[in-house]
Amino acid sequence: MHRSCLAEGVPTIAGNSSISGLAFPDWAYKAESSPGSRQIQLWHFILELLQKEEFRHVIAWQQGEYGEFVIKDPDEVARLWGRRKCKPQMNYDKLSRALRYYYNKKILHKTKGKRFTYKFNLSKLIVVNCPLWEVRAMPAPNLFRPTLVPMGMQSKLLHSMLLTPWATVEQLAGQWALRGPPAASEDKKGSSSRIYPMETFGPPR
DNA sequence: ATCGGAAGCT
DNA sequence: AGCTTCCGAT
Repeated sequence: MHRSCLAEGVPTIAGNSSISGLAFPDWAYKAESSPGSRQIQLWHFILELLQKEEFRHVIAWQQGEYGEFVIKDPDEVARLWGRRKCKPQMNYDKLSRALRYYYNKKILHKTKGKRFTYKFNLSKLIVVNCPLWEVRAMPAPNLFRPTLVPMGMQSKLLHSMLLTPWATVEQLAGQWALRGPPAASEDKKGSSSRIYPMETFGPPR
């Protein structure tokens, strides 16, 4: 019931897409404890900005290192974040504290020595936050092959999200091939999350 | 600028 | 849980 705070100039970009710029798909917003009141996560927002050319003067991918980005205008990024979260008093000091909490979560880390430069942790990000193309209500007596996964928009969104500098299909696949897919918790909540979408990115072989 | 503890908020 | 706010230390 409490959708927009600064309803004036802010055309509710959150939620589902429909805008050319595309917001994030459902899986990007962790359901968390309260289903229904899903809020935008900071790293989603960062990704959102990074993917739009109109913000390239504010925040942009760093060429060379995959997943590395530079905040060119910290004040502006903070302002935008504050607007999205309805926190007018947001500033880079506070925003960066939130980013620092990502260090332990392995979502981000700092690129030491480079000012305002951070780097996403690909493996954690991809595996933990997207690939729950959960097989809801699926008896699955036999192992289903990860090859199919009949999704349309989701893979497309994910792909466009990952299209930017970093992470090619080969790199992801390579990482997972070497280390193996990160341990799937067998009997956690009874949900099986050992489907990994790597096949969905590359051309079907 | 960057870090991380501590307390507070939802 | 995921920040937001504040702040002393490096």
